[in-house]
This record gives sequence, structure tokens and C-alpha cells, in this order.
Amino acid sequence: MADEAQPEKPSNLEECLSDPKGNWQDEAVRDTYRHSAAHIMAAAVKRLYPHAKLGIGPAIEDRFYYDFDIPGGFGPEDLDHIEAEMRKIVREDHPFVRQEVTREQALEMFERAGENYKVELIHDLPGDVPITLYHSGDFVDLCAGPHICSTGQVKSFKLLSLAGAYWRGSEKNPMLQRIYGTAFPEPEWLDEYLCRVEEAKKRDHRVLGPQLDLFSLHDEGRGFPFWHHKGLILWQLLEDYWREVHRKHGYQLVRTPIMLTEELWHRSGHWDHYRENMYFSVIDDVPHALKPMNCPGGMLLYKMNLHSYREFPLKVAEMGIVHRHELSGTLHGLLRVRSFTQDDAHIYMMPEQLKDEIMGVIDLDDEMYRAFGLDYHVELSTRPENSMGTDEQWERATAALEAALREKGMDYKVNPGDGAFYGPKIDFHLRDSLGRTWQCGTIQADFQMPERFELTYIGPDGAEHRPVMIHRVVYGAMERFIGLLIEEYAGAFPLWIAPVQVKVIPIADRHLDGARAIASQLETAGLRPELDPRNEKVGFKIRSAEMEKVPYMVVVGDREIASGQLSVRQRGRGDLGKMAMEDFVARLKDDVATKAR
RNA sequence: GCCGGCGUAGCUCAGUGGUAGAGCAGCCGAUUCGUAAUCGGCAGGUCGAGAGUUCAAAUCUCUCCGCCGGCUCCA
Repeated sequence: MADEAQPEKPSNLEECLSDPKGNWQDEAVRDTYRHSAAHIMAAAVKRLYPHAKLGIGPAIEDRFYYDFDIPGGFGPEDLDHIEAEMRKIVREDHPFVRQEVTREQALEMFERAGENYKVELIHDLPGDVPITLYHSGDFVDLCAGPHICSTGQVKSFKLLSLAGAYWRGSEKNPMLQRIYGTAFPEPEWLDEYLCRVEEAKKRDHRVLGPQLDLFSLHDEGRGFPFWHHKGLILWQLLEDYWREVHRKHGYQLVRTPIMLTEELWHRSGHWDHYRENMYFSVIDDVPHALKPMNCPGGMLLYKMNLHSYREFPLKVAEMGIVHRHELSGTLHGLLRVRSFTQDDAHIYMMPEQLKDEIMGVIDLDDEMYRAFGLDYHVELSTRPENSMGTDEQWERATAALEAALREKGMDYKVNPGDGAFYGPKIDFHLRDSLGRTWQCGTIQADFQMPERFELTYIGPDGAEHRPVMIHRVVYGAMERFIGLLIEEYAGAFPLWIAPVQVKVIPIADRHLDGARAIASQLETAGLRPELDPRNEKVGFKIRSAEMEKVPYMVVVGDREIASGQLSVRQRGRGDLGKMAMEDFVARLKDDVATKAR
């Protein structure tokens, strides 16, 4: 695999990794340790199932895995056997022994063993890399290393899950059985890790969403979420904020139809490049398609008028509902759906304005993610196989994106071949509760659509020119962004986007009218209160408001009705004591204005 | 789509061939209470769907549907 980077040698490693525990803060040390655990797992599998063939076994983040080709596959009970065998290998405490061999020796050895996947890997190794084997007892693996010093150093580990994975990530290849596990030098660290994963699962938006009455998913519409009252309030608040920011940044707002004739999609190139993901329908004998992207509709709007360079950059935004038929196995709650609302925008400009405009969008993204306290990382995706346009156009577009990133001083990762079919892109990725990353914002530089749709503008020279355009989203999709926000906050939204901001809790039935009056005053003041009129004890209603993750609770009893003051409790903090209505409202308004978490 | 797992009440789950269960939520009643669960009662199920094996299937077999994890990181 010529394009695959060799793992870096841990900074403290000479011959082998002797003190993983003492250097655990070093990511390369953790990877080496888990990589060795993967090696031990492979050794255990070969002992128990000698006919299993080896794939590869790297460490990734907190885990390791190894892929095997085993007829009939593994079952969960096999994991127990493998774990037991691994313990044995750990107890036997075999040293890891490195051996450098020639390509011929390696090939001969793995061919004889029938390890055809290893043979394929050896064939693809670049010529200048030494080929190394690692022995532990009677097990040998092709491996660049490094490893820990001996199998006995792997003190605590656990096999986590079983999965299918195509050999080398391509669905054209056979599917191997992948076993995931994790390993730590201290049993307590393993327990802590497992606890953390359990805790993270409780933040899952698919559990919290229905529980907090935000949205639901139904078999009758796979990949098409249903929005409930409170979820829609959240949605609209995000949209309000989005509109406010976009007005400030000089965007116009438009809306284009969700269904357009098939002919348009031929013209745009989507028919040739995106057909498998589109929904079609014939209406009055005319073939139509639900839009998978907003751009062609946007192009039609652009072409309504002649445009001058003086209007540029022309920024046109649209909350556009798109439909994409994603593979059923890839659907995931709100994070991957088949119909979603993109906070899209198209920016038209002269080619020489491209870099500055990209930088402007980077600033916008940063501003909006910051408002939610979200961490993100950036990736640059380059030309895919199935793409339109000339090499020169792709190079110019990619260069502009890279220049903007460099000028902004941003760290980014390159994703070769992952761009859109019409242009390269910068992607903004956010993490979910389990640490998986999801693309939200994207900035795509496009020379193709203007060409396809023959867009023009009149330049300073009075002649017609071809504009370039940026396609961009910030939230990415409202659905996905809300899903990630639910996980980020574990459902406990900051005041400014909390669907219910204040729960008004009367103590006994005779306080209902007073409580209702307080709720309506809060409502008039522009807040979002909700009355809990149930005939229950205060403790019960407090508990239920806390579980609904409402930021503030106001308890109304005889004392409040007599004094006219409010008894305020804050979510997670407890009783704040008494305050006047005006002070409470001012405090909340202030919180909302600063978008404090 | 593919690989593996799972599918019992609204939710969390127990029930491995012999009369479908619990807690929470819901409803009804009592209670009118001061900052994270008041008490009692009632109701709730084609055991995901269909077919098969059997005297008998939630339980065994097959097909389908849905959900969960993975299929990006790489010797």
C-alpha cells in the first residue's frame, strides 16, 4: 500500500516499548500497546482456528481490531474463547521478536502458510521499505512494528464487538470478520473506559430525542424523521439564529422547489454522477426528481437577470429540503437520514475573489460553531474518480481552498478523492457522544455548475465572463446538527435554545391560578415557560423537570403568592432562593443574549 | 447494500417447548403537600411479520421487515 503512512515510532522506544504505563499520555505509545494486543488476538485466533486467514490489525483511537477470513464467521461465544486464549498467551509471556526479511522470504513464507491477504500486502509494499516480521512464541505476523517487549505486558483487555469489513475497504473485495477490542495497562483504566462508553451511550440522541419529546423515527418512513412540538421549537430557534447571522454577513434568502423536472438534472450533471441517490417520480408523463441538492434551482434563479461584477460576491442562502436515497445500512438516527434540510448558500464571484470568499465562510463557520461551544476539525477533500471538469479547474479550485486554510492558519487533514463530483471541498467535522465524527459544514469551490448552466456576469471591461461559485453549508443539515447538539449537551440545552426555559410548579391546587399568572407573565416577557399542573408533590415535579432538563424551575406556594416574589431553582444547581420577577427575567434575558451555556 | 447481533406492554427488561410477567410511564381514586419519586386500584400484549416442525412454539427451523454495531483511519 504505497500511499499508506508507516506508523510513527513512539518517542520513547528503542528496541521495544518497555514502559507503556509510564508513557501512556503519548498517543503513539497507546497505539503501539493496542497494536500488540491485536497481534496477541491474531495469535489466539490462529491457535483456535488454524484455517482462519489473517487480514490486518491496527490500533485506532481507544481500540484495536484485527480482520480475519474465517469460513462461517465468528459468533459471540467465539469471542469468549478467543479472550481466554489471549489470557493464556499473556500468561506465557512471549517476548516480541523483530525479524527483517527479504521480500522473497516473506512471500515464500506467507504463500506456504496460505495467507493470501498478507501476500497481497507484501506485493504492494513499496520497494524501499524493509519487510519485518514479529514473532511471539510460535506465532508470526507481517508487521511494521513497533511492539511492546512481551505479551505479558498486556495486563487488561476486552474484546468489544464483531463486525464485517470489506478487505481494504472496498465492497468489490471479500468481506472479512473484524473483531474490535481495547486494552489498558491497568484494569481500573479499562473499567473506567467501559464506564465512560456506557455514560456516553446515555447521551445518544436517538434515546434522548424521543424521551425529551423532540423527534421520533418510524418504520413507515425510514430515514425521514418526525419532528415534535419541542423539537420544532429548537429547530426554529436555530433557524432564527442562522438568519440573524446570515443577514449580518450580507446573504440574501430564497427558496426553490423540492421537485424539478428530470431534464434539469441531466443538465446539471446529477443524472450522470448522482442518479443512484435520487428519488424519481413521473407527473403528467413528465419525469421529475426530488432535489438531492439545491444548486440547480439556484442556478435558474441566477439566470433570471444579467449580473454585474459590482454585485459580487453575490451570496444567496436557502434552507433547502433535499432527498437522498442513502443505503439502508448507513442510516443513523438524525445523523444520517434520507431527507434533510440543508442551510445552503451559493456565492457567485469573479475567480480572483475565490480565496477571500472561502476565508469569509471559514470565519462564518467558526462564529456559528463557537456560539454552541462546539469543537470541530477540518478536512480537505480532493477530486474523486467520478467527477466532471478539467484538471486545470480542479487544481485552481483546490489551490484556492488550500491557500485559504493556510492563510487562516488552520490544521487540516487531506481526504484524497472525497470531494463532490463538481469540485473539491473543505469539510467541518463535529463529534458525537461516542467520538465518531460527522461532516457538518462544507465549503465547495465549483467551476462546473457555472459552465454547465452558462452563467455569466459583466466584468469591469464590459464583456461577459464566467463566474465561479462556492456551495456551502454551516449546520450542514438541520437534522444532523440538532442530533449532534442533543449529544453535545446530553439534552440539557443552554437557555437560549431550550424548548422550555422555565417550569412553573405550583405546590398545591390552590396555587394553580397564581402559577398560571406567573407563567403568562414570563411568556409576555418573551420567555418559554411551561406550567406543571399535575396534582403531585413538589419533589416529584422538581424531579420530573430536572429529568426533562428544563434550565429553570419556579416554585409557587403560599409564600410566593403573598410576597409576589419568585422561588427560583436552576437545573443541576438547586435552589437559588427568592428573587423579584423583573430580576429573574433580566437574568434570563441576559443569558439568552450572550448565548451562555 | 454487505457482515454480525438483536426484536416480549409506551419505556427498561424477566421468561429456552406446556395458562404471557415485573418495575416505571398511563388511567381512576384518595391525598393538597416547600425543592430529584405520596398511597391504593385499574387497564395495557397477534411475544416484529409470515411460513414450517410439534399433541403443544415467545421459546426450535426458514423467509421477510425493522433496529444496533461495523464496512473511514491500516503490514
